[in-house]
Amino acid sequence: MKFEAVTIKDIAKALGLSTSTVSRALRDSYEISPETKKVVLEYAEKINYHPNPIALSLKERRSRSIGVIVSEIANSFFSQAIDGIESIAYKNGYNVIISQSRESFDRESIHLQYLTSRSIDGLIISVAAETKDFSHFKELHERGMPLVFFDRIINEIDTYKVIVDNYQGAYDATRYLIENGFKRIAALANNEILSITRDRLAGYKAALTDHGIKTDDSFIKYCEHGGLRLEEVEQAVTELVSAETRPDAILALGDKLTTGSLRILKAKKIEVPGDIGLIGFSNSETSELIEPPLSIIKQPAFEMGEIATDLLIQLIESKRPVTSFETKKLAPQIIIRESAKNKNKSMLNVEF
Amino acid sequence: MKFEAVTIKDIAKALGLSTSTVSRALRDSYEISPETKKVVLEYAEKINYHPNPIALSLKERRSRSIGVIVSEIANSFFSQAIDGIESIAYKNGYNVIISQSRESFDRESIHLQYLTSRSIDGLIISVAAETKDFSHFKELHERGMPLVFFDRIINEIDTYKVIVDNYQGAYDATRYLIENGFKRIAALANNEILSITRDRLAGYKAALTDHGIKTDDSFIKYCEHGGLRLEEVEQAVTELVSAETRPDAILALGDKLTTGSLRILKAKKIEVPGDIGLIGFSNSETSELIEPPLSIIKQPAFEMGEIATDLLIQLIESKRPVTSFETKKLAPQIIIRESAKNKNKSMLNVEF
DNA sequence: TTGTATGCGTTATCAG
DNA sequence: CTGATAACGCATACAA
Repeated sequence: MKFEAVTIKDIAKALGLSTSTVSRALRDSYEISPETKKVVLEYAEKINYHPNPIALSLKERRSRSIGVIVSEIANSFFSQAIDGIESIAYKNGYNVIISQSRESFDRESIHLQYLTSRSIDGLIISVAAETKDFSHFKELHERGMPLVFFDRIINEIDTYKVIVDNYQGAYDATRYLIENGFKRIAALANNEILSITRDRLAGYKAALTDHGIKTDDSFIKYCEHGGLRLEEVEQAVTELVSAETRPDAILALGDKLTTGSLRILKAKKIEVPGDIGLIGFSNSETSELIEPPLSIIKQPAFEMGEIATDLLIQLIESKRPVTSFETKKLAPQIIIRESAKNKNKSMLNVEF
Repeated sequence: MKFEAVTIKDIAKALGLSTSTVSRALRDSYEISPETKKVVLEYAEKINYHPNPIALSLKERRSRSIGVIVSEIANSFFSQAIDGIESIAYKNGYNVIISQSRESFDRESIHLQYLTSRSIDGLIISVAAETKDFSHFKELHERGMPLVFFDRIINEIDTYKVIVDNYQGAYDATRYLIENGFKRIAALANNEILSITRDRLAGYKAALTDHGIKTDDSFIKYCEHGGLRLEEVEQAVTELVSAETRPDAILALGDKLTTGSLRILKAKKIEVPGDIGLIGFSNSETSELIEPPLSIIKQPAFEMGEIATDLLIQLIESKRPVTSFETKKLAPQIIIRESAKNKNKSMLNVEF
């Protein structure tokens, strides 16, 4: 048996009414007699009628769906963000359609094209690491598609953006390392084009400079694919630890980079923080449980998702004037944990 | 400016053709002259024409979307599964619409109702912890909606199911504890109704029995909401450790239960595995990095997602006879790690 | 108060 | 080879 659904026509036929009467009765229109309404409503209930959302979409030229493109769902930061997105979407009667770019420009473009060929009302996106050409986003934006960027944003496009204060997060993390006696601090970053890379590196450099430490470009390593491939991280970490002047600490500027370098260091039997200090961005559920106490920069991913969705829906339903786009900048949470050497395992949450 | 898309009509008007001609030219129909085709195709390309998927859905009575309902996206097991789902869906030209039940029966029902009122072609689902009444699934199934269960399945419904060998996983984990000298092994489980709970507890009990240990029902604690709320886990763990005959090890039969009890034990300053042994299901990205080495039962979530989607799409496109539904049972990966006490931190992956 | 006709974008059927 | 028209399910302007 095929999945056959009951339509307004079936009700009309069964009740000897016209489709328009049924339609109006169902929508509780004032111009329908109470009796007719009652009959229709009861029958509809009985045969379990539900309007066809696709027909509605076609008619109303809206799908009540929002698209989401992230690099990878199975990344705690993104899955937490999607959690927030789905929450708000659900409250507002929207569906969420998920796509993964896997950091690839091509996949991103394809998804973008498909989603926006009218099956979604708006789009929430975190740009892929490989993406260096933003023209497809620009064009989409110019064609009037409601768009909200989060995490990895494109500054040149004038719409809402939701990020954490990446500069400050990296600054504070670097300062923390310096204050704990580390001096030769290396940075592991994503693709240079990404907004998050630029902001985080700026914070890192500023902290070094403010503490009288010269920045050394050989201490900055980039991972083109955002650490999606462990080999990338392995190569970067290997280069760092086998350099003539080896860094005494690493600042990992991305989730995958943090867990990646932790894995690599472990494999190389390099102790953290005994042999090398490590602090990094991470939203993994269990990263706080990792010993030796790993200090981490955690993003309020869920809230970012919520805010982005809220803004997007306002944009879609044009509740807001489209003149004053802001960039919502949230505070990252820096979770500093005493090193194992101190035997003090208490956790100290420093929020600013 | 509103997001106005170009339709087949626009092309027809611009080129002085009929919509049907344009439609056929675009679909490369044999009955259209090469010249007309060329003109249409070029113009379509030029003005960036893309067919409206919603109109197509209405016409073809299919949306090329599959629905997914899980308890929580921000749970590594599910996000990894969704990763797999999205991969296969993408390859087959399907969209993925995500919903979260948050372990609630009501939310699950609402999502189910909405999704299946014809905006999806099929559904992949992991049942909510609170769900004890399966009639809505049964009805849906009877109405012919292609359905694939994964992880938390409903045995009474005859369709494809994708799970790991939960019995064996729990059996092996329990045996591992026994072989390491633990004798009073408690189990922390989800809702008793869930298939995974029943299978895992059966494996746990069988292992105890096979090793001459009597099962003790006071050693089995249930968390109605699947550990979604930490208080639940806290209460269960507290009851266990403050009992007269305290267990010397805990087997956590769910992701949230594993990380939850780890957190609680840490907060209570109960050392693992010094004071109490712990092994549990976990798919968290970083759970392998947790010290003291946490032994875990890991599910091949990504593959489960892939397989479920593959089966669902076959079902949707009726490539398979609907007579021989199987339950795909994959092997969980038991990751045994030597305890910190042994100072041997090498990892030993035991697959069966 | 109810019914008829039209359109949303597309494809299929039937004429020409 | 091409065009006109109906249909998918629904809402609505217009008639009655």
